[in-house]
Amino acid sequence: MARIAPVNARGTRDFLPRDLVRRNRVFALLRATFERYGFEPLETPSIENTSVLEGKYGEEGDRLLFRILKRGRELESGVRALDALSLGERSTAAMSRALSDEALRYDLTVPFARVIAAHQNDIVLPFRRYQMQPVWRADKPQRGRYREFYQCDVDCVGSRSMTVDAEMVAIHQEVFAALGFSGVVTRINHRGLLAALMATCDVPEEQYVATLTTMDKLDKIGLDGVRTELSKASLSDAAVDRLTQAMGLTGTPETIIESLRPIVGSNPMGAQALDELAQVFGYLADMGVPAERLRFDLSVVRGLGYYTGTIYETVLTNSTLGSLGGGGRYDQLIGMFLGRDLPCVGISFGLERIFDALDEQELARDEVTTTTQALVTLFAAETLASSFALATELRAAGIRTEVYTEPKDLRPQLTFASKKGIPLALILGPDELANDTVALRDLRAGAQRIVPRSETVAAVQSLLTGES
RNA sequence: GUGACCGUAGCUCAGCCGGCAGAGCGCCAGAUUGUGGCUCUGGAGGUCGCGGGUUCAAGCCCCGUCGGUCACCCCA
Repeated sequence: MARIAPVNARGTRDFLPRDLVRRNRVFALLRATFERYGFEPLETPSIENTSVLEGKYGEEGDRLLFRILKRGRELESGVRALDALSLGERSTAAMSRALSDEALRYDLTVPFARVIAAHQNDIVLPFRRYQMQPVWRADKPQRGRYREFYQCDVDCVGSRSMTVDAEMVAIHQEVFAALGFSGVVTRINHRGLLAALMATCDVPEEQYVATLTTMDKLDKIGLDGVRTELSKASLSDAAVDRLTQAMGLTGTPETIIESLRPIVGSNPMGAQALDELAQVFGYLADMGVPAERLRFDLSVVRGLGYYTGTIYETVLTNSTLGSLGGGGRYDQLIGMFLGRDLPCVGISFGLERIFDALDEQELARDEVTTTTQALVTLFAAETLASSFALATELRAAGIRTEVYTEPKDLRPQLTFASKKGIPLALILGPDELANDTVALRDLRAGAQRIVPRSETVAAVQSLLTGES
């Protein structure tokens, strides 16, 4: 029989136990933090109707949707409808629509918006939720970019108050500190401020996107690079001067905000953005977030999607990995499902990049690679019952215990424990049984001692203290 | 979507001008019949991604194809 190549679908990964032990630890830390702030869990289906997803992520996003093929009679009629089209009418989009009416979710924000609109009567506003689930994108895989990956979103719907915006940044900071990162800085900006800056610098509307994209490159190409690139675009010298002058402002957020007032303060949107930013920085100070962890940064742009207000991006200053997460305020997305706008603010955690960063910063080194804490050895058929009894006692005490599968020499049993990373082995043979003892071996330290059978559980517990 | 590079043992890779398929790690066994890791000794393991072409001869050259990596775009 021909062997089937055991390869993953492109851009997907298997998570072996040693990977998952680590991932679950991070997931648990995130959940605990979110719930400590009063955010509640939410899950939505993997599959959505394409009408929910299409048009929300731009043309690129529509192209990257994983579409589910229609089945049976629906597929047949879809094919017939396609046959009826002329060759010129058979665009990729038209074919996709004819043959598919469902797709895998592309992110967590749009399904969240659908849920808010669908369950208005069951949701108390302001509503805080968190969501950690995989999403799918038919992208070309790259380092740190997969076609199936987990997203982790934290959002609050129903409040315009900047206290919520500040809370989002505080949660970001708290999670990254708890994970052990140092040098974590959240860069904060405002979409309204950017729009006002464009307007007051006389940037033509068709140049907004290109100008913002250039500004976004500040940390890559520097202020001079931005100036050069802006000059090449069809912007007036005065516009380039004012933009780079604004971007070059340094100092505390408060002083930068005051320096910007003369530039954009005459624009109502700009004035409001500056007020909101001042509030966010003020609340963050009240919440006890250290000022050196925060930066007002005009070069934060965050894609060009649905953000309408504050935007944030959290980075590791001592790494080239880039952003570990980000978010912002988006007040118009839910309106697409609800018919009226509801204010929203949210952040996401770039989980896959966080795991890369944990590796890079070597913050996950000596972690255990198995959930099992103790192996009970099996000596012979006659001692089997004693081994089972010991394991039952250990499990009753909450110790994650496995019994070796069959009586065998001690060597393979210890090799097994060592390879798996099980920290403790309990050896129970005729000698121990005769003396009513257990040989308790700590494989991490290479130490072994004989303990009385009655004190075994306590001895194991004391060797395991400090572990979770 | 655009461009560059790479596919050789389970993994990471070497293989010169075309001339017998290699190393390290891992794996298995023994040294060690009640003790993992360290050390030593030995062993197993290959359709050189796949298909075609050139040649007396192809891992190496040519064409195609599939897969992977990286950069750009976009994004998490």
